[in-house]
Amino acid sequence: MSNIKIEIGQRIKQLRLETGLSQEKFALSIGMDRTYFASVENGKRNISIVNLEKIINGLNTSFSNFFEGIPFTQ
Amino acid sequence: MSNIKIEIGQRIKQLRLETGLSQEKFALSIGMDRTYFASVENGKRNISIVNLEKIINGLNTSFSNFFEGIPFTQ
DNA sequence: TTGTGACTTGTAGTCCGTG
DNA sequence: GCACGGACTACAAGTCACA
Repeated sequence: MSNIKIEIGQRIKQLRLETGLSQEKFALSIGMDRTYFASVENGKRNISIVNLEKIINGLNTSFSNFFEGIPFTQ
Repeated sequence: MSNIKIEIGQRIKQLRLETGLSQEKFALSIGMDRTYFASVENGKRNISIVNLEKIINGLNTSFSNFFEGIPFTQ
């Protein structure tokens, strides 16, 4: 049984790695706390839609594309 | 300039109307408070991903399809 | 049937550190 | 560079009376 928080965290990590940025540098670039961002990436947090939007924008992608990359959410 | 909370609320309403259910009946069917659901539909709440998942599941759709219906998020 | 203001409680989110 | 913890503050979750 899948967990949306973990799925989202993994997808974020996947896309962040593609940018070549560290958690810290990426978090800083979107004005987010590095420890909070790390806990989201590790599936520990129930993120709000406004903050998820911030991350998705920072990853230069769209909500559609972001979720298309998560098999479970199809 | 778009507002993700409002866009999401409108998309939820659009899909809920297709089910033919009232706010109250739909909210009840997914175990959510009627007034809370109403405030989400009206774009007043910064909903978390777990609650959004509950709604999306109740609407018998997927995250991908849900966001594909929001032009702004493409 | 739906919208909203007001409220309490739990947790999201911040900031300081550590190995 | 990352995972994790303690101690905070801000805000989402959840509920209600009333319109």
